[in-house]
Amino acid sequence: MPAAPESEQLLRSAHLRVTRPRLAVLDAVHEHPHADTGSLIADVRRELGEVSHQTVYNALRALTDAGLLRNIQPSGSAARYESRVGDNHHHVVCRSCGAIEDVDCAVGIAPCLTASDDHGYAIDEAEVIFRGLCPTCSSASITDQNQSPGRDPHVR
Amino acid sequence: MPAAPESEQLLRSAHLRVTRPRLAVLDAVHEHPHADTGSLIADVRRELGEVSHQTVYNALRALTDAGLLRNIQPSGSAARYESRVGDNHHHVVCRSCGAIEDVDCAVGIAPCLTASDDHGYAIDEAEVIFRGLCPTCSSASITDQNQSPGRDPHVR
DNA sequence: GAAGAAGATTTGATCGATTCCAAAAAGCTG
DNA sequence: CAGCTTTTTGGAATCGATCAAATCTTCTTC
Repeated sequence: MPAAPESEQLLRSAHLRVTRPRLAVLDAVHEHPHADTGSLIADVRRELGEVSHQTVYNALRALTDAGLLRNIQPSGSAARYESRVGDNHHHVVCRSCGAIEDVDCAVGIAPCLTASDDHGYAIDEAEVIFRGLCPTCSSASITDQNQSPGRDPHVR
Repeated sequence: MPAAPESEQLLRSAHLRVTRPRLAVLDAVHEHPHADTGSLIADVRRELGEVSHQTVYNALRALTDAGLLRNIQPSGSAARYESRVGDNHHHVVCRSCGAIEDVDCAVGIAPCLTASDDHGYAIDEAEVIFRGLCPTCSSASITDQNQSPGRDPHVR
């Protein structure tokens, strides 16, 4: 009697062995999209008790390679993962707190994938990252005049 | 009698003190666009003799903050820098060897900067990264059938 | 449902990129 | 050229991620 039949099925259909750490990692990413590796490790341990960080790294790698997760690496942050895969969506990243939100492609799928000059590259993916201030940081920087701007504040 | 009057002028107009390391860093990035920090350190040392890595990091930070350089961070690679700034261009990155080329925005400036749903963010920049295989790696992977795919080969 | 082989997890070391720090040196202003 | 500020040095420390060997699980097969 498996706790999360769906996750288990996902693993099996990807020809991956079903293990407790992998199930926990999969669930953690589903529950906290865009979470970084550190907090995912914490989530998994909260769920299962002590689990080595190596195991979480291994699981993230395996799940990503299998196409079950997607890896994103905003500048200046540890690797982050999300479970929305294969749907051509992009991200907004807050310059101040590092928060991330999903954004659907502005102009449909095709235009985003077309480079003006591909330099002979066989391009198979286009990633778009929007940067700016999230609502919270935005209002904070108006209110709080004497804060130091931009140098990663309340990131966790 | 300055060696590179232009670079010196650039620094002065950005209200930065003119030092030999900074001039060398500026020149190195101009000569090798998209170079990573490691090779820039090597370039600077080739030019000036021993220079601490910290100095190069400081210079890159200062020049980037001043808007004289732009920082890009492809996943899985050290930070890279380029001197084309303020002209809204993007990049193609080779999945295999990590090579980077500039790409002008496919659909003009405005569409690229427009997110379908901005989630309340005050967006000020949109970055596009195209991924695929460069001509060299592309033909190599056709010829060389038994190569292991994707796990960063001849990166340096 | 037990045994064996392939694959996962643990443990602990190691690495590469980057940052922190205090002291010494160099650039700029008057 | 004197003095103040900013940079550079050199070394240690941090952080995220990877490597490697030994041990333990899962899946397969009988």
